[in-house]
Amino acid sequence: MTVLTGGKLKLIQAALRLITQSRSLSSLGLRELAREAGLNPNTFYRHFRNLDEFGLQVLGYIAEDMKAGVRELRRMAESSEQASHDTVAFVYHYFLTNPAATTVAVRELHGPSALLRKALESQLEASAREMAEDIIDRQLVSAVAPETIHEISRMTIRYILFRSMDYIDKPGQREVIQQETERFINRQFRGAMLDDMSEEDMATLLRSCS
Amino acid sequence: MTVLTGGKLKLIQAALRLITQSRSLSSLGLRELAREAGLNPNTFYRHFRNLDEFGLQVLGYIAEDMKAGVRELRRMAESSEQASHDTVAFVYHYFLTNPAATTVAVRELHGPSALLRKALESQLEASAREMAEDIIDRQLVSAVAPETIHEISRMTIRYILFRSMDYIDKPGQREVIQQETERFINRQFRGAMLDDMSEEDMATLLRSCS
DNA sequence: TCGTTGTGTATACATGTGTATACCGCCAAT
DNA sequence: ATTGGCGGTATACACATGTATACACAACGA
Repeated sequence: MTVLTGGKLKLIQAALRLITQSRSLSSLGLRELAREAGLNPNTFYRHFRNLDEFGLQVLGYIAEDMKAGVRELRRMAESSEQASHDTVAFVYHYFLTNPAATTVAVRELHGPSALLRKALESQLEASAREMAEDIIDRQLVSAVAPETIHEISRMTIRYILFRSMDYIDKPGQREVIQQETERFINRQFRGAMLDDMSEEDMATLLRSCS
Repeated sequence: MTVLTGGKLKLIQAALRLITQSRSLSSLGLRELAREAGLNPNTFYRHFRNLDEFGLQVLGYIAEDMKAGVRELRRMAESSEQASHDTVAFVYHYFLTNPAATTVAVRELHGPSALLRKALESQLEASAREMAEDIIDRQLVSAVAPETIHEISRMTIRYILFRSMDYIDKPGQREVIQQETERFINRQFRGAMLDDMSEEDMATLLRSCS
């Protein structure tokens, strides 16, 4: 009956398929996986010790994809305003073409498994650091302290990740989500430029502007 | 064997207990619930048609709690700066004392059940609207357009909700999380005040500030 | 007083689950 | 040419799950 090989890959892809059809990684069953992959239940044990290990490997598989995406992303952005626009567009486009990976990331980031949560968090942390360093290196917002840039990067990464769920399954709102995201980022950085202003300073500033 | 009554409540509370011990609402089993509640599995059917209906009722139960919290919250805040500080402190404190409700909200907001997602989203939307109208009524940030205030409120509600998970189970970071949240809000609103400024305006503004 | 209704229980069944043991063919290295 | 491991399968077992049917008892209105 042996037709093709690569059972391990088949199982992982089966998981991604099931997850997009609204399931959660940690709730997948061994037999369910095998069924979806068209394999015998016990084949699972040839590749993974148990379901926890499987979850981690799926996460690893996804992390590879994401890292590739982030690396591509680094080859963009010129002016500050344009940078945020193009970057946001690119990121959402990426999420759109990797719905399974996106879904599992969002689900498990706050999911029941502490192991997966931790793994995902450090993955996000790494992405945020990369983003922040990129911004600093290119001096896109030189008026903001590096530590602050890191902080905002962390917030932004999370914000985009969550919004990407809506972006994926609400096609009618994609335009709006993208614009909101851009506003989010711009406000965050511009607000940060005024971090050490007092209330009164703000008031006088506003008066002078209008 | 009949000792006490209130089986329905017992089941719901059992669910909340299980969820805090790192499970997800949609992954709870009927027998598991009954076991935790100290009841016979079939008692479940006396109160709920199936697990989906159960999930919705749990959500309703939680929503009551949350609404009460929000209403209390409306009785606070004077000056803009103080308002954000006290409000943030209050909200996190609330989440801390209702960890089960918080956890289920975060988990299911991006969880596998479309039904629960929708229910939670409209719940959050309502809270965000309330927050925005409060800000507008009290003229806390009169320099920002109402529509923008609504937008920022939505973002903030979500931001706080997600951070509350870390707030709950990382006691050492509570101080930091609270401060970051305040910065988030302030930057968002202050950034919004500069929404219609061009890049060049920003540059000249910064020069005049320093 | 009887019947009804609401709440909880006991038993039972089909199905699904994780896992153990054993078997089989393929490929590569000795 | 034989051997051994690797990837895949088949069968089996103990247990958990959702659900159906039937029973028990208490409260209550007629």
